[in-house]
Amino acid sequence: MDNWHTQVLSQLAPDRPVLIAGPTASGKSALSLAIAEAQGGQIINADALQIYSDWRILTARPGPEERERAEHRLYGHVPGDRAYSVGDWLRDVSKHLSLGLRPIIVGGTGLYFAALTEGLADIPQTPAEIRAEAERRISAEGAQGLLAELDPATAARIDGNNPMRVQRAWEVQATTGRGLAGWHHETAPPILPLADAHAFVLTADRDWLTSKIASRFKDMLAAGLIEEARSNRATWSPVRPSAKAIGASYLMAHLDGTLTLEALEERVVTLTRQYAKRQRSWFRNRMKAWTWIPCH
RNA sequence: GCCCGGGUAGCUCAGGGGUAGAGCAGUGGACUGAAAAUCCUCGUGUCGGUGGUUCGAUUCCGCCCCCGGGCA
Repeated sequence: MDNWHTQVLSQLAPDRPVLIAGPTASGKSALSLAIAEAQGGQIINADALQIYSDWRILTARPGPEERERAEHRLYGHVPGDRAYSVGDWLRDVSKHLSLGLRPIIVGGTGLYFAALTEGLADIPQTPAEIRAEAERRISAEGAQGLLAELDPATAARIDGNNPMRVQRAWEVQATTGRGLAGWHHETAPPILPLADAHAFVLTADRDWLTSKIASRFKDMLAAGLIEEARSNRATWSPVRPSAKAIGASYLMAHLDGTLTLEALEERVVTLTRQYAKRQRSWFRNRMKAWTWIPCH
């Protein structure tokens, strides 16, 4: 066990929920295992891609050895072709919270933690027809047309340059007849208020993390990443929800022979680094009240 | 040795007599149901070196150096 693990452990009340956020490759999983083994509890995933059943190696999901050392929840429990959202995750988490086993919630998806500790508006799901219409209109006229139809409060709240945001806001309005801003205004209290948990953000020196990311990719290759890609090839589609896993599309290009292994590696490491930067940006902005600890 | 093409931002390159600009990389930021997603911001670098022409050269000319390719 790393030395800093022991320091974290010594601060913990054994029955109190633990939240662990941190950039990719910062060693969150190892810490959660150390806590579970020392004090018990169930490890619950808060990563938007580790929930999918395919791409186990690529998403750095805990393997059989880790899963034997502690209870793991919400890892690989969703088929790769099924859409899954924060709302789905929150509902899944709440089931496990009610079980009573001390939760150790770990992951890199800031939005999930925000929903958990700050609440999520209870908005009905968008029907497929409405989503299809939104997509059709965006490809025909761009997002500007949809933006113009939003209520002023919502239009002021969202980023009009961001087609995804505009589409989401429009879809909510179209399906519920009510603006997204209104819904957000009535957000219910959180399932797990921050004050009720130990909340940690792992921080890493940038260069340290970069080399960690690079060496982890090598480990993935050694663990059979190419084989994993090969077995996912038959069901592969870029629009499949799990296809968002960083590197998945490049792995397919490599199998197609249009990308060398070297280029694949460079691409994946770069994309992962960029992802870590976005994570840092979220954490700095949204997790100011959390406890920040260096992970090395 | 000769001929041709290059040497411009970390990388790939565009430009062109009034000291320069894109893509990528990098940085900072936003983000309440696609979030490993999506979106926004930020570009001074001896324009290879050195002489010359010019009011003014990175841009034109000479010489030198380096990298490709070709011919010997």
